Amino acid sequence: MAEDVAEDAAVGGKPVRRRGGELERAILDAVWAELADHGYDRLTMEGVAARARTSKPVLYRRWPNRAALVIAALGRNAPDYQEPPDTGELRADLALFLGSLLHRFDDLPTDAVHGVLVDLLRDPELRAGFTVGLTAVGPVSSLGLMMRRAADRGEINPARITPRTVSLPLDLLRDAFLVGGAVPSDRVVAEVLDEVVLPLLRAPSGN
Amino acid sequence: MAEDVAEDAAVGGKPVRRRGGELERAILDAVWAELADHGYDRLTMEGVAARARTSKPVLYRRWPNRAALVIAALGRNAPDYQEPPDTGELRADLALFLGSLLHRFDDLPTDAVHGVLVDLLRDPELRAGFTVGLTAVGPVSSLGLMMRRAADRGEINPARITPRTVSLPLDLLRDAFLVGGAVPSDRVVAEVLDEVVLPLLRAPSGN
DNA sequence: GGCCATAAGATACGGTGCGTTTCTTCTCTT
DNA sequence: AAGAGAAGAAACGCACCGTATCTTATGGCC
Repeated sequence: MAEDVAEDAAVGGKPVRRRGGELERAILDAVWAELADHGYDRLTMEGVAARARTSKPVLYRRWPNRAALVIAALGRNAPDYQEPPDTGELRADLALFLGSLLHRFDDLPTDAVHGVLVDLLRDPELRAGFTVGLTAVGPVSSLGLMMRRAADRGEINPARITPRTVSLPLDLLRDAFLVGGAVPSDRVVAEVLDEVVLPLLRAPSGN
Repeated sequence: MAEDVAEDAAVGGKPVRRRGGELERAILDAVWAELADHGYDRLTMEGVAARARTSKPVLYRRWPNRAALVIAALGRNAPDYQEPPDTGELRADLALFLGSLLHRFDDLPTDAVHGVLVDLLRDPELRAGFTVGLTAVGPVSSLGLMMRRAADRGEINPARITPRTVSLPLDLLRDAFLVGGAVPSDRVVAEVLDEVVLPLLRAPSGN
């Protein structure tokens, strides 16, 4: 909307020089705003610096490159770890969990999130960190928990719970996002659950 | 190895000016070689032009940008459409088919293929073309055929064959490739088949 | 067999954005 | 009050993109 937005300091005021945390917050806010305005591929270090009313060296003193900067911004604004729901029914648990996962970035333009994810994939290092983040304390562990509870209730076949099947919903939705270019709709989530994940988890062993 | 390779013309000879098909072939060969030497992200138009002993305008007269150029090179060297195997057993069919699909680019550095795919995903237009190419005459239709044959033989539950489950093997392997950064190993293929695809396809209805 | 449209080849350019360097100026600490 | 340390400003070199301009060779055509 506005061509140029004064973040907080009075425009005519003295050049108040921010430092440390305050400055860092302003920068990450600027990243977020640039992401929203121009999308990821057209986000430039220059643009971020300008919007945050600072300069490029300040950015490079903190983050080694564009990707790291954007990841920091995403991480800051991403909702905290989410307690996996426990409705007593696996399908509802999964639908709730995956739905809220996908709606996390609803207030950000699709292409921004898509661009960041794609760029994550480009860099081997970031790619690795990404996988670890997902599986260690991230969504994958929650999925495993929900499935194990369902198995305890007798809803699904415990033998079907393997690392691969645990991450399966996420794998499929991520793929759909990457290839489709848009956050998967609730319809897609339902399809993944009803046509793939749940039938598989319910399938008897030795088949 | 060699810093600079004379493609075919004698080095000391007259400046033989190639045209049309011959030139185009030389260029795509150069792309292939640059891909092998430097990988995708460090492939430059300048580099290709130099290696092909031509100039950038010649490239831009034929392809609008780097991605299109590389795609052309990949398409040229990619094996032709592959008849889906028919061994009489679904698992063998799928393993054969997916295996040869994944081994197509074995002679090319992993990161080159990965980079191209990632770049395909960045551009909405290329992304769309990619999906269409896969599903129309590509691997997905072959997968469907193999599954239908298996259903006819009574190997799997015909009701489990849906667009989503047909593309499932490909979706999972593509995701593994994108996230893992390397062409999925035969072990991964086997895991996908034995832990996900086949159990799902065999699962009885109304479960 | 000589003309000429066509495309190749060479070169240079403007543009963009990266990541860095240098230097000045402020502000917090002690 | 002094000085360390970071912010801020400006400019740089670099790489590469995609384009424009111009010359030169080639092959088709009459």
